[in-house]
Amino acid sequence: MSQPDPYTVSCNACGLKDLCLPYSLNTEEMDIVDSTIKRAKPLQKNQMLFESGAPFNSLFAVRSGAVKTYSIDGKGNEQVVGFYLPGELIGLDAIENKRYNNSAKALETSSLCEIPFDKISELSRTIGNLQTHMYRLLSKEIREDQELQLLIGKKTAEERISAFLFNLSQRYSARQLSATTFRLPMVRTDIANYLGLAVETTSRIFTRLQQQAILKVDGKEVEILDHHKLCQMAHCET
Amino acid sequence: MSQPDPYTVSCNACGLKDLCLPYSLNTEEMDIVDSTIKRAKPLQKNQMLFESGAPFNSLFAVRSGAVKTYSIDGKGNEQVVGFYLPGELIGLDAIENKRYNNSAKALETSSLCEIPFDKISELSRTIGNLQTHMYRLLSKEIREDQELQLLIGKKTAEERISAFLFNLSQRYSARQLSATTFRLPMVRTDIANYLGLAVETTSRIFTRLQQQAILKVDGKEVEILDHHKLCQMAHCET
DNA sequence: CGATTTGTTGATCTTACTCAATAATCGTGG
DNA sequence: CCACGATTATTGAGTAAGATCAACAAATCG
Repeated sequence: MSQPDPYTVSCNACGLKDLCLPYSLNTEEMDIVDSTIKRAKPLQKNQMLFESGAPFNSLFAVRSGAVKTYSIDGKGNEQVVGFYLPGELIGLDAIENKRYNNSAKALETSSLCEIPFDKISELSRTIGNLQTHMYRLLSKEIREDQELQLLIGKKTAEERISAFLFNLSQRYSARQLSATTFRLPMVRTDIANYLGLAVETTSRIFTRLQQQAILKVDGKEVEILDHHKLCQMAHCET
Repeated sequence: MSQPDPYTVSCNACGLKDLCLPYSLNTEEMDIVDSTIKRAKPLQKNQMLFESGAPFNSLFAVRSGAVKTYSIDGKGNEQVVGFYLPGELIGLDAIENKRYNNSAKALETSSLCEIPFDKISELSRTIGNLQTHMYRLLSKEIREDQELQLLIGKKTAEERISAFLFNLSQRYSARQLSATTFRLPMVRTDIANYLGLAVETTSRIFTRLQQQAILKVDGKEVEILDHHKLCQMAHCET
């Protein structure tokens, strides 16, 4: 027993394990943090979690379901900024502003934990590991956002879709869910929007990836038939 | 005297003021932090600050000059990730990994402050304001990265260049430099790369913006003739 | 001063967008 | 459960924005 798997460490309250990264909080520390987290807040499909511009008080951890964040541009167009799956943390971009910069909406029935930022901030003064933990979470988000920048700025439509699916697969698998078979929680429009593509392009590429026997797609159900080829398509380094 | 201007607060050591955001550290706290910051490290043009994959120990604040960060993709292409001007902080994406994810290179003769992350992290346990400060800096980076994602994913070449120049203008002006006349520290190729465009497109748009009397460009010297129009071009909300 | 890098402009080509039509799926109420 | 309308997905045809290729000009550097 060297390092415990951070995702299988049990926890008393909702979503705490969701905040874990390797080498993180110990059980005692988790208990303390646990007590500050407000329990699961269930959201129906299409219900708002918060609206852009609203005062920021809490981060939210997804326990189940899925959430998208988006903003509305000058011309009234929706711009999808991110998708959040179980175990992921929403609202890290709002700490500086003290306002949410985007709106957040449930893509399906979802349950969430509300984590009052003041309290986490306060606690992280005494629990050094928690502070380290928060720094890492924020840093990770920055790294991932930068990776997405490159994806959107430099890659073809095919590479973007492939990388997107590959990324989803990894995120599900990190939470002990199937890496090969899953249900897309978002509609095609959202995927296209997120990746800077037209819906039609997205649809065509789904079709093409199926023809190449890389995927099997049935509506929102996706099965990755050839992980290796998908990865090649995405030109990911792994 | 309500709130002191965070950028004009004097400080003993290099670059500390560069880390400031509104409502930040007081003088005493700054002195403490100051003492942990390693003094200016001068870099010649094209000198590396760090290489991608190197162990992360320090953040760097730009005191003067300019730095770009970039990675090299599978095909050996450079991918520009960010530009850092005086007062900006490099390396926030490396905290989680404990390795730099990108390489950083001076675009011109630059001086930097090295800020050992361990020490800042340690100090931020006792100086609550410093912790808050760090959270904000990280959060701000996330917000800005997300804005860039939208810029690159959803906007035309013209909008991207306009927004880029507008953004540079704002960053210079925030540091008491001219918002209308400045020298681009990076070559066209870097701008194009950063914005997900071809150099030729970038060049053509610089020309177009000049024809429309929005800019005056002479090599790297830029003069913004019509801030308002530039902003319209960028379709920025302000 | 010549060599190399960087910047500009033109012509052509390609990827992905737009528009349009149709099909499938979802959601709601009977 | 089915029928209905509304939303979402797919496919095709034509177009446009921006990439690529190529040539040359200007700036930078040793």
